Amino acid sequence: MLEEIAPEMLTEEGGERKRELALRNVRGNVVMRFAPNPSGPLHLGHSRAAVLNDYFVKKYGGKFILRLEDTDPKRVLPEAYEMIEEDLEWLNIEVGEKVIQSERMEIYYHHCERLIEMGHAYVCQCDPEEFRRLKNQGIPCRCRERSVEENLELWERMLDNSLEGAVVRLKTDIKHKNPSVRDFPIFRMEDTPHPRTGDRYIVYPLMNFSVPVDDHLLGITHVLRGKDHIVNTEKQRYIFQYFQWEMPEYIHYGILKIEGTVLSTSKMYQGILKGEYRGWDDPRLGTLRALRRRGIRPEAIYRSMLEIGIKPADVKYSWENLYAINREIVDKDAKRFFFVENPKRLKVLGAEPKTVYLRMHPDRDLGTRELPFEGEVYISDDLEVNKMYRLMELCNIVVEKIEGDVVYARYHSEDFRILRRKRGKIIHWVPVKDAVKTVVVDTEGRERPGFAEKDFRKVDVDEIVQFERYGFARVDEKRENGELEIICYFAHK
RNA sequence: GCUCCAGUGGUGUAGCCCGGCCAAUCAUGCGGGCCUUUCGAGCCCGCGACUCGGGUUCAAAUCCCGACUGGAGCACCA
Repeated sequence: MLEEIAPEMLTEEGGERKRELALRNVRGNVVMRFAPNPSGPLHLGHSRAAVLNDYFVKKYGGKFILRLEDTDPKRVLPEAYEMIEEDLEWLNIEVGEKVIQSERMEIYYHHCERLIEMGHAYVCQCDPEEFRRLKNQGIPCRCRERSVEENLELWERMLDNSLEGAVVRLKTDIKHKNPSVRDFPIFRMEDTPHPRTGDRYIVYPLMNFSVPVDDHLLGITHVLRGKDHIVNTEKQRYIFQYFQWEMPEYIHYGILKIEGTVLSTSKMYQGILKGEYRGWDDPRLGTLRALRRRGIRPEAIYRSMLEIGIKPADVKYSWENLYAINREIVDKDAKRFFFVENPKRLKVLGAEPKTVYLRMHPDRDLGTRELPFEGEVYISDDLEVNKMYRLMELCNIVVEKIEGDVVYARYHSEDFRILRRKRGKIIHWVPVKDAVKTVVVDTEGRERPGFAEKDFRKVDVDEIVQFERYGFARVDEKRENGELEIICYFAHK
């Protein structure tokens, strides 16, 4: 692995040490491909390959090819083609060329014929179980002995659909130490209609055939793939050898896991079908659209993936790392608002009405907001009787009594230093009058209802805000049916 | 079970190929302090790691062997 990449180079730039990911064997421009199976939208796991490909293409100059690998009609979700392109665009990845494998069937057929003609492939009609039994003992099946002419004839019959359950196998090494490499299949018959080509084809290439053929034909120079493909690379090497093609650099990175999150398209899809998740952008999922909805910026994902890099060891990534990067990106533009969850009413006795004006951002000029105080506010903290608190930016109060969901307090003083001396807590608050009904959907998909201050109604959908002392959230929807209700998705603290 | 890959603080990452400059980098996290009327940002201080055991060597995180641990693959999926 390490001979294929130079994952780290220390360069002196402006006196600063700078780490840089690098590829080996770069001669001029690079051509790289991102090759997902269109069975769903992109998730964090995909973003690693996508980002790294994009990074190297931009670093060295070259082309990013999006190749949709849809040669298994059973594993194609029609909407996924478009979702994948949207996701890449959101990540700010420029697709230089798009290739859809189901449109290239004739190319695969042609190359298969050539292999048969060269005597490197044969049609096998053995029962799969029977073949496996022989293969595991390193014994070739009878089909392997067939002549080129016979094989070509049987191949034609496969294409005509007048043969049942036949496959084309590549002649490799029937005693190869890895049994799965021994005469592995390269074409199979499948009568499930394809979402794009319908029933036009019945014979489909397997990835270990279509991948090397396309990698060569598209002029790919470097391939980044998960290490679950190591054996496939070994298999595909035979194809390159038989055609006498130069092999691109194949680089295998470790498996990415992120704590507590399923990164499996099929599992997510099952959960959606079962109604467990509300869709591909359910906040519990690791899809890019779920993260987008929660206010995770694409730059944060990009930087995360670059930080993780391409080392062959597995990675158990922590959300905290991603959140920290996102917080840094989002903080400077996030307007501040007060939001109280599980609201309680607080009646302040003896206080004069007063309007306070607060900044939308503590360090930058993003405008001001006003909170008119008239004696009654919502709060979310559990207060204790006889203790002093400060309504942030307003005044100090002392709690007198608590009756159910209503707290009664008395005005104490103005100066926050008094509060400091008494070691009281500062709490945030929302005037009851004109409070905006707000729901924050947390990362577990739970709805947390509450109220936000009145100026929150001015936010735009898609804005990322910070609810002070609560966390960052993205404004998802403004519902207006009689009363305004704003739905937000929680990002992180 | 077999084949292959990998193991640096809680997490990610640098260093490993070309042994000494590594009593190990940076970030995040955590603890404390300053600042701030946010549990955000900023600043300061601190905590915390070379899986283990052998070997080679004057010298090993770096090379070799073994163990252990983790992962991947062992499909007519990608």
